[in-house]
Amino acid sequence: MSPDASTTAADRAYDELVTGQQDQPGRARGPYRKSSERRRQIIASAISLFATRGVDGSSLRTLGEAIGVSHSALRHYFASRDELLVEVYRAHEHTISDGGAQPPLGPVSTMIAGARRNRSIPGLVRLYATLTTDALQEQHPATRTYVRERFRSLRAQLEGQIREAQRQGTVAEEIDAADAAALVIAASDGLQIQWLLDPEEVDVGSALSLLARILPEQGA
Amino acid sequence: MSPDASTTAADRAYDELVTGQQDQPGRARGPYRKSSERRRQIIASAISLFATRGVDGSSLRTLGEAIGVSHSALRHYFASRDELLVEVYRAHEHTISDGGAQPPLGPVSTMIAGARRNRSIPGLVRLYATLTTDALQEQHPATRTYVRERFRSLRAQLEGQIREAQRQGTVAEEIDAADAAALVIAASDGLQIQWLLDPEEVDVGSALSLLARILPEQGA
DNA sequence: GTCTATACAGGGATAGAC
DNA sequence: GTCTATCCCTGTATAGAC
Repeated sequence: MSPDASTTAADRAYDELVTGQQDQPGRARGPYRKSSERRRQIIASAISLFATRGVDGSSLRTLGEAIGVSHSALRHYFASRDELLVEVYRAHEHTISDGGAQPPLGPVSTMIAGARRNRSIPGLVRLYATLTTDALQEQHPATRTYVRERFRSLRAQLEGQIREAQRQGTVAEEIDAADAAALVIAASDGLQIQWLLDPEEVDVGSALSLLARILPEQGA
Repeated sequence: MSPDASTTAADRAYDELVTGQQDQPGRARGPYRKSSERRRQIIASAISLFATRGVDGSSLRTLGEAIGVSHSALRHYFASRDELLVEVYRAHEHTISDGGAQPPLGPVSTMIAGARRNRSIPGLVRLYATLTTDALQEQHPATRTYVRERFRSLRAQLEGQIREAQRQGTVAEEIDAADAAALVIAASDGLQIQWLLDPEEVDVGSALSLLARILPEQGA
């Protein structure tokens, strides 16, 4: 799982995808979006139900029953179960990024900090991993769009940080910033999967810190 | 996806898991395993069906129909659909490792070579990614065991190569070989997922080669 | 716009024929 | 040991009530 970057590009792309309309100024207020209130209620109920029964054990019918509606009603607000899961993940993500200002760390430190936070919420890490591979299947075009845009915006963000470090002479110039950005994200995601499968054998932070040999940071 | 290592440890662990008995000498021959012949037939049919309809579009009922049996019959040989998918993946894997002797490359070159081969078989890469996240869910204990053992044996293999390189002075001694092994695998897996989602934007080989700055190889 | 009813195909589980 | 029949619970799709 990746850190709590403000994935604005992915947010916008996804909102447009879901609502079918761009968030243009001019109709920015008003009831242009269908019952985002009800959506929030459902998401909140889903989160609390996932917390007790787990994501796997929570079907749309179970969730609908808990709320008092049929499972079809849920699909009126979320085109698919995956879409609901994406929203649950985004809700958690925003909770994190709302929790205080982020110190301007380097790329590697940022990912290590994110991974450390994730150690206390393995369920969310699993959820993120599930969404990522769901995005690979052709059956989930919406999930695919969201995840791809999320990766793109994360990569762009890290790439910018790396280029800045290169300007300051901290990182070698020969390194391709785009490659390095993709590498750091991939390492973080992949290590957390190995950690979920084998917590005793894999130390995400320790392994990630090896990347500081490629991307040195002043703090390190 | 990881390279075509001879994952003997994972193989053994999985065989024991599936058959419920260890492959001890003394009853190594004989018909101790139920109809491995029929299993092979089913796997072969599954592969050819996946090749045409795709994995997603191939249900157990469809596959059973193609063979001429009910879907329940398939579950007599495979405890779950995932188990069948694991076998399909293993079949492909063995095909690769049978295809000629592997030159003794370093860890990074090995992963790059594997990733390059995978570019021509994105379906298999997707399958591998799916199995990996399925392994994270509690519902798939058999998949979990197989994937975990596979990671363990891959890590052990790379760790050995890295330690050897440290003995030869190619790799810095301060580097933890276990961390480095997990890192290389994670980077390879994670990059291939990003590549599947965004082939134009992500270059797996190029990004992976950055790791040679941590783990230098004579050939590089 | 909000929601129910209903049908369908999927994986999984069980009972039982042979 | 091999396999069919059948049932359950999913997510998904559609029709239609209000």
